[in-house]
Amino acid sequence: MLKISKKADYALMALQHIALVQFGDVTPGRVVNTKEIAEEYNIPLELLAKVLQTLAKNGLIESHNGPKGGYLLARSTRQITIAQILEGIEGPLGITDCSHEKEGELCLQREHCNIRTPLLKVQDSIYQLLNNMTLQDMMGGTPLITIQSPSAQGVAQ
Amino acid sequence: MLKISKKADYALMALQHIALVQFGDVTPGRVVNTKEIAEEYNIPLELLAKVLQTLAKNGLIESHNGPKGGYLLARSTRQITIAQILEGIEGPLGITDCSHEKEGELCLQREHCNIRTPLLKVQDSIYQLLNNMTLQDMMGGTPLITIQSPSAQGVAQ
DNA sequence: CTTTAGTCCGACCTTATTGATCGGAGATCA
DNA sequence: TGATCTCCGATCAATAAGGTCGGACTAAAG
Ligand code: FES
Ligand code: FES
Repeated sequence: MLKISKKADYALMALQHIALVQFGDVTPGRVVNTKEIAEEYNIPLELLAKVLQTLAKNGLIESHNGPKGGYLLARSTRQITIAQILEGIEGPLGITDCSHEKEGELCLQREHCNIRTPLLKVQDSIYQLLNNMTLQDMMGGTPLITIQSPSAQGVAQ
Repeated sequence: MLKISKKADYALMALQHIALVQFGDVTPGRVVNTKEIAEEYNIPLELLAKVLQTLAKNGLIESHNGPKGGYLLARSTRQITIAQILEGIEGPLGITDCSHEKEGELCLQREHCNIRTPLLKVQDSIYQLLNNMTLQDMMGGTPLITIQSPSAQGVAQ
């Protein structure tokens, strides 16, 4: 449950790889093309291409056309959060089916729904978690995260 | 993204309803049948039945057969966590596709995967969040949850 | 200026998952 | 004994995800 899609997975891998090349010691500033990433991580080329296009459209990376073209990060690794990446690929975070109800369509359960409010709080917590973690963190900076829940009881920690 | 299924939604609603009846002031201890819940919340009867069956199989509720039958909570509302409910319906929490890799099948990306470790930490955080929240909490006790992330920056620590 | 390798982009198909349904077996109470 | 209710497996339909294809465009090299 609560699985993120493979596309999102690929996006995370690709971004980290680009960051690694771009800010690494070996060839800093080099553009990275789709093929390179696809082969390195065994990702279907065409699919990865589409993922990268989406990321570019969302302003997370810059695309450079033509031969010797490829992608570059649009911002520093500290300014790209996991939430931004995931939302760019999979759309806005919505833990329940009716988190983002559009005008007109109303959840059948809404009238007597007793779980909407608490679930939205859970959703918000998860969002904070993802939005407080940057690409930089994921690359080995300080990937340590803890949670405190005042509503916890019965579960001794 | 990160959506939980409707079945899980229904499960949460149903459990809260049962708890409300069972521990409420009006008719404490009364068993609740599927039809009652389905009508109250506009849930397809057959589907809800299956959800409740699954919950019963997982030991979260007790089923009473025959006429005047129905369901009762197996434990107190403080001893049932959201994680238990969700996992009972949707299977174990797995944020990535390869979180629970079985023997033999190996993720193609595993070899050079650079995101596995940090993602598992995220997953663990979410699990804690869900496992620290009980049915009691969701029913209006103290639905307040906060998160602290030491890896956060730009956000006051 | 022309060629050419490469990216860009949208449409398309296929498969997996979820949501929902059906029909009968077994249990309980009047 | 008969009516009512839960239990359980199998099954179908809708939706979303994973993956593919072909053409348009762009920039570097000759
Ligand atoms: S499930 Fe839609 S409002 Fe609660
Ligand atoms: S995606 Fe499978 S190990 Fe990282």
